[in-house]
Amino acid sequence: MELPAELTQARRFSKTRSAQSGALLEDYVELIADLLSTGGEARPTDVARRLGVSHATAIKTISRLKREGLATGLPYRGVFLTQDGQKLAARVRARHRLVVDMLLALGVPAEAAEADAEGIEHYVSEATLKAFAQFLESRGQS
Amino acid sequence: MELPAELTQARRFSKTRSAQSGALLEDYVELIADLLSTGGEARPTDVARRLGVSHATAIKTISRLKREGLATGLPYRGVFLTQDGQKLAARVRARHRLVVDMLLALGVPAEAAEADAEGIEHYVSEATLKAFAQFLESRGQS
DNA sequence: GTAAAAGTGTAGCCATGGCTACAGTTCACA
DNA sequence: TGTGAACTGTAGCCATGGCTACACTTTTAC
Repeated sequence: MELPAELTQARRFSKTRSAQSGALLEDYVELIADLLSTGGEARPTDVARRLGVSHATAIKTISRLKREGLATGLPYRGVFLTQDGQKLAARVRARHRLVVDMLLALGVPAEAAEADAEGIEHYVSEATLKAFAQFLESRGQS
Repeated sequence: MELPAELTQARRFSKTRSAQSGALLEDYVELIADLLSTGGEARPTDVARRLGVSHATAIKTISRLKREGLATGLPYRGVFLTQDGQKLAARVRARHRLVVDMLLALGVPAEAAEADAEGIEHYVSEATLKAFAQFLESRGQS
């Protein structure tokens, strides 16, 4: 019974590790969608300011988004999301909302709920999301 | 109202980012504590196998643990935890339990609860932990 | 219409956390 | 008791995600 437990634990950790790289892209896509919907445009510098990184870092990550088919845009002309990018943004936003609402429903103070959700959201599986949704619904807080 | 919101969001992201480096050390400390308490010793190879990384990676991270005063041990003689390491391990273990119990109480399947907790636990603030504990207590599942 | 400010992009550096390859040490058992 | 297997440790590579410095474009404001 030793080896199997060892393997499932290793697999869990590996999965958590790979979730980490996706987390960054998700944050960027979520933020770009937000900027586009509120201000109509998303400039690298805005992204950088909102994420608290240098503009160079933001630009580098945005090119990665473009490489991976999530964003588009011409030089000096702002960033936009592709279809895939928009779909991802919608999913990420819904998940974020759900996590925040869940924490609030449990009595977590608003500020902590927002902050914690930022980290938590990237590691929540479909099964857990569903459980969250059911819990909120049973409370009439959906 | 634009700049302040921008800053608090940036601060949130920065905080989440710095939590990330701590997460790895926490995983190592938690696992080493587990190995020590069940098998009496913690060897780098065991740690590597359980985490699903190469032994070289495990050894490198364990030296970092030693540098940061969380672990000790002589070459070829296994790894042990310092007082600080043990305190951290206890805290991490309690937090892990709480997160898993919380997910289970919400109806998340056991396997998903364990897997998600692995990622979530590192981003849960004290305020949220308290809310979790209160919720479990109110359900009599603590 | 041009000069200064603001924004964009590139280059090159650093630390972290993976890896493989190789060398050295310990231990079990024949 | 000596040797091969298993374990430990070191070196050096890679990718990611930060950063600063510098060059270039666009916008703004006179």
